[in-house]
Amino acid sequence: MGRQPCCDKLGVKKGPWTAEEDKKLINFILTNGQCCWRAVPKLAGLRRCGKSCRLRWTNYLRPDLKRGLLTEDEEQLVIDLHARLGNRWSKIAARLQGRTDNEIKNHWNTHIKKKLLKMGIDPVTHEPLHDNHKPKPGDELSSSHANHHRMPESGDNNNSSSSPTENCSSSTTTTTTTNICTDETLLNSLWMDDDQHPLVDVISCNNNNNNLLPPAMENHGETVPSLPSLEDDCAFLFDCQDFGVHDYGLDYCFSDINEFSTGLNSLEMTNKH
DNA sequence: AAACCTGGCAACCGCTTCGTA
DNA sequence: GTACGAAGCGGTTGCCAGGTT
Repeated sequence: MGRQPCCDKLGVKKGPWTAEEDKKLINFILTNGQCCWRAVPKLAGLRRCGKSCRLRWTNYLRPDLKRGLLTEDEEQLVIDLHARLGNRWSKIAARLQGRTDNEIKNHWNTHIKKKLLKMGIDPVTHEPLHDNHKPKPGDELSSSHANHHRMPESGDNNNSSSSPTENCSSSTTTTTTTNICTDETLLNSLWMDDDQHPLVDVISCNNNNNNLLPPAMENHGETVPSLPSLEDDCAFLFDCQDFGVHDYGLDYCFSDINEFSTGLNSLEMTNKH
């Protein structure tokens, strides 16, 4: 049965999102919540495919996203989870607060994979590499761009001359940090209304590693072992309370505002201890 | 200074899964 | 049980910034 295109290809814009488009999408989601993604572009006045809107929101605009490199702990957790789950990035992401599947997937391919190879561990099987996995010209670590993009799965390259800790992430930290600042500035402006009032205090939420959206808006409420405490999970509630959820259009997050208040009260009680 | 190379990330594509009529 | 549409997911690509020659 022929597959329907996800959207009308004609007149649908592709490529990088503009600040204007981001703003429209944010405003729409804040006002209406995440409903039928297919209808979002039309209703939000965007010439984008619904899929594209969903990706942009979940991977970039969501206020509960952490930014910047994964911490050592997060990286270790990703490795552990990958050993158990394989390339099921969404499942892995569900267990890391504020991280997206795309982000984890990219980080895996660009950092962790190489790190494991340098440590002599096959990133696919998580088993030690054999001797016949010696570096060859054109293999990943001698890498060309093309090789990087083809992502060889054979697990070549057991370069024991490098220490395990000597990895590529160090060289990128500075630029990434710079990008974060730029992104946060950009996002800060995006999360302002037309009168430059904050729609949501995104930056403080991120800096505190807190979440703004309730768990229900995140990863389908999967149970999350070995995760941040309830307090961490729900810290966004205090921010919402501080700024007033209604004021910022976040009341859509909660099916029952009384439930929200109750949750807040109980959290406050917990917090006082 | 310019050309080329490399690495990283945002975004797209297409397949799979889920929900519903 | 089946067909279909919508959303989710993972793989892949393209662009761009920074580094190197």
